[in-house]
Amino acid sequence: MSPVAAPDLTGITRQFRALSDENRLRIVDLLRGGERCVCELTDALDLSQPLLSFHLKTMKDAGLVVDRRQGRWAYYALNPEAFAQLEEFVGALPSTKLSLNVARCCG
Amino acid sequence: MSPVAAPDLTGITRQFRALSDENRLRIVDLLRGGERCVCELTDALDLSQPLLSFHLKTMKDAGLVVDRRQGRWAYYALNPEAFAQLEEFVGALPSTKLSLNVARCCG
DNA sequence: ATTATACATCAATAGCCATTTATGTGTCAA
DNA sequence: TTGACACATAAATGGCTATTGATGTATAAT
Repeated sequence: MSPVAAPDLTGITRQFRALSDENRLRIVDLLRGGERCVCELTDALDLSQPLLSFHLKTMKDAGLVVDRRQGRWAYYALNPEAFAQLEEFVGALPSTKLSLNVARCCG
Repeated sequence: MSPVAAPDLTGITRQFRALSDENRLRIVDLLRGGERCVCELTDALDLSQPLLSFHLKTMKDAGLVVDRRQGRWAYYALNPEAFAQLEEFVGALPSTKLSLNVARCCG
């Protein structure tokens, strides 16, 4: 039985890294309701504009969000596929009741 | 409607950070089958012993794993509660079909 | 054309993190 | 008690990362 996420550990690593910052988790929470304009995020998060732009780029590079330009505004939204992949990774745990949970080495 | 994970963004940030390393993701994969001795992990992962110990400590400090000492061996296992919390965070996404997914600012 | 707006990018810096090498601590065997 | 074993910790280092301030770019309004 092969590990669940073996095929793309590198990509998942980058996605977890993109989530390893409290400001970016707050961005995720704001985007749960759907697509948001950067100006909305600027108002909601007390971040400087360049810093917010940096965090959004970080999340975009990791594939966590997608962006859309319209006029002079930019809209960001969560990428459901990425989150589904992460959900699969963190969700694939054994039942704690199974006997194979007890190590049998070094006995 | 408040954000899903607002109550503990700091803890979740630390857990995601602990997962933002490929070596540690491989450790998670190895622990999916249940508790493992450090010596087993040493054999399976091509890491030096101090480096593996560092990664295990990082995950333990984040609450992702628990450890148990027996004689001169140490056993590590995933902490299901932590992973359940992370699963809730990455899983709480809106359906992409809902109309509220379209930003209505800056229109 | 000029100016303001919305956002991205650049340059610089300070702090953190992964890795290595060396050393320490506790446990078991002889 | 001496030595080997399993694991943790300390110290040092190089690379990455978050943040700031300044500048660039495209769009829209006047």
